[in-house]
Amino acid sequence: MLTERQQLILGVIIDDYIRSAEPVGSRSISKRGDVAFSPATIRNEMADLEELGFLEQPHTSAGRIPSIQGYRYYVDHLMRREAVTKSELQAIRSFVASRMMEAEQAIQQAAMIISNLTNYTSIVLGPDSVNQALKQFQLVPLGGDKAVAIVVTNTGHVENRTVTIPPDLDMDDIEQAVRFLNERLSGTPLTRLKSRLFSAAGEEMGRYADQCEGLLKLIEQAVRSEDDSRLYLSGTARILAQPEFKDVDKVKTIFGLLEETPTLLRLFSSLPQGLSVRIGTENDHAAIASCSLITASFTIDGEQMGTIGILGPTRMDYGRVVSLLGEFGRSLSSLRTER
Amino acid sequence: MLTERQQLILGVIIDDYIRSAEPVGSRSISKRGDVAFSPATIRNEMADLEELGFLEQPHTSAGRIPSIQGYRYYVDHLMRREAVTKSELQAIRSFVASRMMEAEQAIQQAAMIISNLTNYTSIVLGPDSVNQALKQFQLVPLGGDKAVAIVVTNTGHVENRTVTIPPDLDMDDIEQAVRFLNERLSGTPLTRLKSRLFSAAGEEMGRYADQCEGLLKLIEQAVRSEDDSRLYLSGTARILAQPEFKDVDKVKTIFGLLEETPTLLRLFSSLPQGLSVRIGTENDHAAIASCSLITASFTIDGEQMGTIGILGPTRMDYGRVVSLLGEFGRSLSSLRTER
DNA sequence: ATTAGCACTCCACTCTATCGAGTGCTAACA
DNA sequence: TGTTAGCACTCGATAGAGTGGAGTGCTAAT
Repeated sequence: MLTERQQLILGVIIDDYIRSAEPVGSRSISKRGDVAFSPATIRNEMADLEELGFLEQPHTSAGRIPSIQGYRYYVDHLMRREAVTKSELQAIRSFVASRMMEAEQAIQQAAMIISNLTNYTSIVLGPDSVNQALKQFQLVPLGGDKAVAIVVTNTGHVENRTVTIPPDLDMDDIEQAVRFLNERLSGTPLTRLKSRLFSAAGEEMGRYADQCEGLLKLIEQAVRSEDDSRLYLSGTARILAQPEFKDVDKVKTIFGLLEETPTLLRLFSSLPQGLSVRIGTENDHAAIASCSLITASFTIDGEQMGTIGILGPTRMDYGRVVSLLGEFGRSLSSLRTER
Repeated sequence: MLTERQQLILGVIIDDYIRSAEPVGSRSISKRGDVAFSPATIRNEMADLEELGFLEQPHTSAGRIPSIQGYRYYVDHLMRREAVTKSELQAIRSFVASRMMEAEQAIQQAAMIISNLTNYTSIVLGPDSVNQALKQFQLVPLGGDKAVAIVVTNTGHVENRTVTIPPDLDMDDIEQAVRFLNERLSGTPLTRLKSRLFSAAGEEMGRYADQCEGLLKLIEQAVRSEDDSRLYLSGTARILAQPEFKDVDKVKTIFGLLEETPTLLRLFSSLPQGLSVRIGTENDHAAIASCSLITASFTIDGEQMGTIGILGPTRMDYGRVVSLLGEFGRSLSSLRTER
């Protein structure tokens, strides 16, 4: 357990480091108004905090920087959620009020605004397909043997894919089959779609067997692409403004990760609901071992609407980002309930 | 006009510089088998080429590097289109053969593969909306006052947007109006949609006036978002592998540009049809003054299907990229005509 | 328990010297 | 006359030495 004074000093060091990105020395702390101890006393405490694993020393005669464990303690116990400033609040409010937006768009926009306000990169994950159900399936012929298969889910998510219609399928039959499928399968969770499709098709095998066989493949194709398109990045260039990423090699690995959609999805899927702060190596991925990922998943009326992730250096302004995410959560849900 | 020997030397210098990213000296050229002149002779020629504006000297005692004008001459006259290697050809062929894909997807995939093969960033621009016509418009109710407006174009492009249905509209009426609009407006170019919509609605003003008023707005909304979603990037991280972008500041401006969708669209819109090579400052944008942009727009059966742009340093492997783009053009059109 | 004092450490920076690749020029050569 | 060898010169890149300063750890005094 840390003493009161240790907590104070640890907090001050981390606050300072977050601001300056420079190792913090005992003298500069002592000079501040809020810590009324001499540098020597602070040095002693710092040595203790280092031994306990909360601080690190880049080299013998440098100041201290927080360790992962230090940040963790800070986030869990010390962090003050910075008050959202008026101008920030205004940016948020005006965005919410600006126009009708549906969940997914709103969350993308929100991520962009937070990225703007904080100078960190944001990653948006759309609603989880597990929780989505088929609302409607449509097939729009394009002429020739091509058609667009469109899948609409109950959350308003739309997936589409151009497909080739097997030449042995008659257009009228297909239309009928589409109608049949919509009647039977509307409301089916996407994950169960495939199995349900088979059983429903089985029932009327006599008439629709052929078409359903083909259609099934089309639907499958349309739904399959779903995973990739749930991800949106914004403000990726901002990460370059951080002094810790002056080195191109570091940046390269991070950008490499940001392009690997499947890896990102995996990373996000391991996150808990609600607010989560993953610091440095707490993220199970080497490329962002020097980054922190703050995520917040938003649910409106019980339905999961998406997750916003903010990616920055471990030295990121946790209090600020957490406050902003909280404010957005409030704004978004008020947006919904007031209608 | 350049002499034969000057052309030879210029070509060799550029080839060498593209490979090594280091200023090329007279001695190293002389050592190569294909230039049988002494360093002194080559130095004389190099001095001439510099005076003519084809070469530059970073500083007095360094070798020469190509100028923009030098690259331009190289691309226009000297460049050998590198033969596409077997493994590359295989990558292309297997991609084309792998499965049915529609134009837009195919072009995205192609861009990704070229980005992989060349280590440059690729930018894909989907088909121009000017050339697209409305195929079908649909409105899928989601429950509550929400619905998804879906616009399908004749090229198979799908745009969708969640919209709020004004409470004074009856669902049945809307359905009827949608049907009416589809009958009347199918085939209308997107650019004319708005005016045509008005005139068509006017005809039956008596019955549909109210709904059309509302629907008009919905369609407009759905189509308006169109521009942004035509752009796809891939391999953005690869640009970091180039030695000329070791400096984070340079990278920052480029990445900033890549995030500015409108600017990119403007950049692309000023390009001619077919193959285009823009070298350095030939691009009208300061952020990529040290980059070259090679673009190729693909038309299949007379319809514009999209544009692939490859962004790399001015010292990029023009021959290779041009060959690959050419090969893709062939593969893509064979894909279409053989059906 | 806290603090002042002091020797010590080590990075960051500057300055200097050196090395070498490459040039331009001149004179010799075919 | 075009080509080449030779040579002095330039200038960036690199390494090493020196210096300043921020910060520490320890000890002794308060």
